[in-house]
Amino acid sequence: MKLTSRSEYALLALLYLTRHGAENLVSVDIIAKAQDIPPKFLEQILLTLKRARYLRSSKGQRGGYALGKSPEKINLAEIVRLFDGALAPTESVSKYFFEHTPIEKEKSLIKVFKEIRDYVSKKLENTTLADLI
Amino acid sequence: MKLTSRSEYALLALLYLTRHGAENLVSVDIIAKAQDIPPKFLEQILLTLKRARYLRSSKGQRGGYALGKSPEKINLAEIVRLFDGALAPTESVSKYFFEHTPIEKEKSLIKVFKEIRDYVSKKLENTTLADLI
DNA sequence: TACAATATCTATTGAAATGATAGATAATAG
DNA sequence: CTATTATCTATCATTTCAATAGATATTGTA
Repeated sequence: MKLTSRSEYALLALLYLTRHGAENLVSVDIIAKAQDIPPKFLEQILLTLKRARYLRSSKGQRGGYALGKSPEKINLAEIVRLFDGALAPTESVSKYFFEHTPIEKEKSLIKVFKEIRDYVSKKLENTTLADLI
Repeated sequence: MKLTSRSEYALLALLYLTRHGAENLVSVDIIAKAQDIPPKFLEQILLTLKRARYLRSSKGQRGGYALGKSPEKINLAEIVRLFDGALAPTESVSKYFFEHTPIEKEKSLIKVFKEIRDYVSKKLENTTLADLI
């Protein structure tokens, strides 16, 4: 699991919106400036988060984005998976994103990487936005 | 940390050579066939491993590659770092490959990712080739 | 009603990483 | 001498990644 900028920006935006409360709509540009994110890039990211129901939004004047569910119900694993796919170090040990990879037949290696996958998954699944503010 | 093919192939080759003993030189083509790796690609990988002293080699007839040190002294972290860089999920929490990344200022996030880095590093540092055969 | 402010959507770009191949040279065993 | 092997450098094709561009749709408010 190596975070892309997309994932990092998504987490930053979510933290910002968590701090600003679920009622207050905040525009892309405000978030972009506050967290130093390229605004058009952030736009795409927020749209993805909105489509996945982590955010709600409203157009027009006084429009913007806000959390779509309570911060206790949004964990880091979901967000990272949404943008970057598997949390596992190799997809042959991934639950949600399984694919064949060269080391597949080496059972002893697989075991090590599964333990890493399990640790990372649990860690990120058990950490919510609410834990971070 | 997401393993590339390079890393996976390197680990496969090392395991193969571990099983074949430090005395026996094995040619690239033999290893490539045994582990199903594109031979010219494997060639590059073995050369990198040799330059980093994990392998020794000899040219000419009956030449080939063998482990350059005992399998207890080669751990997985070294190999993955050699080919893929940081084990940490983001370089702003990497010890050996530090770089600035967007989430840097969010202390609570940094803490989570450092814990992941520590787990992964320790796990891979404490697993040697000898543990895997 | 008009306009300004906002989200929405799709396409495109440029750069870097990745996976792999090509082809030449050097050394060694038999 | 010759076949076999490692060594080295360059190149290629594809994909991923980060970011930008430009158009449309919706909404509040003056």
